[in-house]
Amino acid sequence: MTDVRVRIAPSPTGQLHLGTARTALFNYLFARHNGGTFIFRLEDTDQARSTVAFEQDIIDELHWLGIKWDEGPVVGGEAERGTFGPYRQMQRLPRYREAADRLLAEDKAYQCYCTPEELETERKRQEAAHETPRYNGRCANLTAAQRAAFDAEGRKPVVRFRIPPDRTIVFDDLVRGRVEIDTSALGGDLVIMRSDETPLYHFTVAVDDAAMAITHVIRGEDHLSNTPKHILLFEALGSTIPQFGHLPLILNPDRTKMSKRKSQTAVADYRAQGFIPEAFVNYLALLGWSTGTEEEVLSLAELIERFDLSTVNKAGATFDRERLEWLNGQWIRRLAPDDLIDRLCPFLQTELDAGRIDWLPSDQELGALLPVVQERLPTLAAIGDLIGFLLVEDVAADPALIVPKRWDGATTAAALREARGTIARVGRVSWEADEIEPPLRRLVEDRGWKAGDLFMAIRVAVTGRTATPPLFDTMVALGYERTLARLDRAIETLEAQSAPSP
RNA sequence: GCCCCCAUCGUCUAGAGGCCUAGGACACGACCCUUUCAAGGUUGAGAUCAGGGGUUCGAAUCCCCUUGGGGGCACCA
Repeated sequence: MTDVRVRIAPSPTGQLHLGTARTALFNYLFARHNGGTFIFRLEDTDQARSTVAFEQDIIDELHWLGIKWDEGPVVGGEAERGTFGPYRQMQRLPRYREAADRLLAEDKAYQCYCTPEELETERKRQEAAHETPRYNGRCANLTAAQRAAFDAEGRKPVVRFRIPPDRTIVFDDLVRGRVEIDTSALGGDLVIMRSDETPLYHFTVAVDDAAMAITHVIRGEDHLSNTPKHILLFEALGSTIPQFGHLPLILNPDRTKMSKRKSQTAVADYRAQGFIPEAFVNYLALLGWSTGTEEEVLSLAELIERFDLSTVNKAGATFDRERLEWLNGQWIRRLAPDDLIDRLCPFLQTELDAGRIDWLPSDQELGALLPVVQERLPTLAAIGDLIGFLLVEDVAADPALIVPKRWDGATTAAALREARGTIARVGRVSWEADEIEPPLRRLVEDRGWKAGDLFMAIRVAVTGRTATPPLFDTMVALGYERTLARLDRAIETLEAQSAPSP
């Protein structure tokens, strides 16, 4: 095989989309597995919808995913890499113009003066007549005089590429096998240059893939039907036709192509919600592909090692957030403590900014908590819920939650008072989980209580919630004074409530 | 409407003619562990392999048809 050259060519008309990320990943895995080159090209010819903010988002999120390109444009301080540049289509305009002129000169393309209104009218007529919408070829054979007349009218022509009327285009798709499409299904001659002289997608993609010596075009299945247009263009340009591989689409729960309308599609949103790139990449790789073994938790390096385009599935795959969360938990549990602390910090900051906590823990405090916290985090963003009660001045425990089912308010208050005494006797100096637990268990035994009842009452009194990390570790983290203070407050509340009204 | 692609548990998938009375994972149920919640372990339920025809000694696997789903048909990408 000649040196593999693949690319991801997003257009900055929106945030990095899940589907684009998956396509980027598969291209990247394919390139790395085969020792090839992975190219990043920005398709920014849709000036009306492209923005620098979107461009930055795409770059940031690709970086976040760990997908690094070998060749690519100047972006945010990074110099251009590669010798096939520029890698930004708006900087390649002269090349498209030159290619279009060549096709024009060879009569493989022609100038079309039909106005958008005329085309629209024709399209409507065809629809009404239940005909396949296609360009009718009205300008296909204009004489020089006719063209001059249109020019004199001030009409600005587009350039149309001649699609041969009755040819069958055949190609061997790397994931789908042999595909045949008749040129009559292509909608007639194809506009390749707008009247404002900017090029259109199908044209730029062929010109650039040829110029950048792309060997394998790996993209979403939504481009399958467009592939004959590209093949025809490669031929007309006298370029080598790359191999194609069309990936199955990622689907909404209703099995339509995943869209912003129906699903969360921005990679940035998943990042903000506390997914980590290890899990995200792992999940994306498993949408439409598997190793063929029962291995599922795989690092980027392992994915590269095992990736095989020929075993990619053909059918679309529904995005399943629950499975992503499970994988995220798997990967969070595998993180080294210091690493996890670093990743948690921004999420704690978010909690602080939102006013859900009153201060940030030190790295040391957070580190001490990690053993009981790490396996309880489905996402990094769950940290606030998990330990927030440690980072606020006070918690207001709901008396209804403090009182166990078997007890009433007065009993609970009395039990907590005894427990408070026992805990206080442990003392600040020997304030460790295994110093607190035994005396409390003895108390439970002496009084004939259920350990669960007392512990739950203490838990709610001290944290304000029923689901927390292990109780004794929690009290240690809270500290001696705050634990006692919260117990006192809960006891007061309960007593005030169960006292007979005056 | 026309063209193309696809079809195994709810979901992601294994399966390249006999290893399949279809395996794994997520989610779900039960149990174990256990101070709650998780995590972990065990286990259960869950797919007549869309339907129908072939081919074959034998089909989830090959062929055809039907049905269903998706995608594409722009001076968007």
